[in-house]
Amino acid sequence: MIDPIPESDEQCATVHTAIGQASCKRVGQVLSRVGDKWSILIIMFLTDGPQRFSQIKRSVDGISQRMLTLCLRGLERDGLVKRTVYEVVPAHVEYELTPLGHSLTMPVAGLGRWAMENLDEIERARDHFDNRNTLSGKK
Amino acid sequence: MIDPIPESDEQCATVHTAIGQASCKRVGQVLSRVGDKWSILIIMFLTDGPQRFSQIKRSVDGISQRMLTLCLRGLERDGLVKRTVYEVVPAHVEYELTPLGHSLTMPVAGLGRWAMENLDEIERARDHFDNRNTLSGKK
DNA sequence: CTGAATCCCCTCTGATACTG
DNA sequence: CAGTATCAGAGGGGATTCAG
Repeated sequence: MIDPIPESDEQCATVHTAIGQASCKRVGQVLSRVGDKWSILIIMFLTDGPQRFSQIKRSVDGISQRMLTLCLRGLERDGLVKRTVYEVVPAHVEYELTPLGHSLTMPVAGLGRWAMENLDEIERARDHFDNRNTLSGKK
Repeated sequence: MIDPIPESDEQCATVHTAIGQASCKRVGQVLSRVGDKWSILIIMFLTDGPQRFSQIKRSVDGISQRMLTLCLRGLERDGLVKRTVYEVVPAHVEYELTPLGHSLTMPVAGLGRWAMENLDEIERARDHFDNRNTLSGKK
């Protein structure tokens, strides 16, 4: 998962705001990781400390073991999570955030705060938008 | 696009870190919006001020008019973008960020900064991970 | 307990063509 | 110029099954 996105950065040159400059396609890669259905949830749970596979599975309600495996692999690949295998009879694997992974929780928390603060307004906007459309006769 | 995610918030109770509390499923909705392939790019370009449909299309390299329409609709629905139609012969439509939309650029910029600062480390981690796997004989 | 492998559905996304 | 409609391909993601 999380494919290459091997595109040019030409459009960076067309943007002239500070944050625009800082964005472009590269940031898209990070946002894909952060924006996917489970990664953030997993990272959040791992801030509590190392967790076993099944613990995470139980914590993140609704995730399938397939997706959990895939997400953890992706996170591990990006160096955000460290995987430790204990060679014992009933397999035992622990996952924990790397320093890089921990550093990500800061900006993400900022986004989380924004989300919490503005969720109501967003939902009101959605209701308003949806009502307007259904009333205007769209099937 | 951007579906309901009508799930319970039970798991919130199982988390005990501050940022963990603030997250959970709700934040997932925002992250889905932020994390999708084009929304952020569009928002970034709109920080420069109101833009016409075709301007955005030209700026965001590679986006299809279909996706642009869909994304703008989604952003409008969430109250992040305002759509203004000028009733003239060659249709003229402008899009601009709402105050809510502008406020989102702050936390997003934080994430963008993190991405820029850590992209090298992430790519190194990926190379390392990929090499390790190909060498260990995986087909 | 972990997690790889398969099957399958369904959404996202792009290409193309068509209206106002 | 702005937007919709349709079709087809790619990929995300769940359920289930098998293996170490």
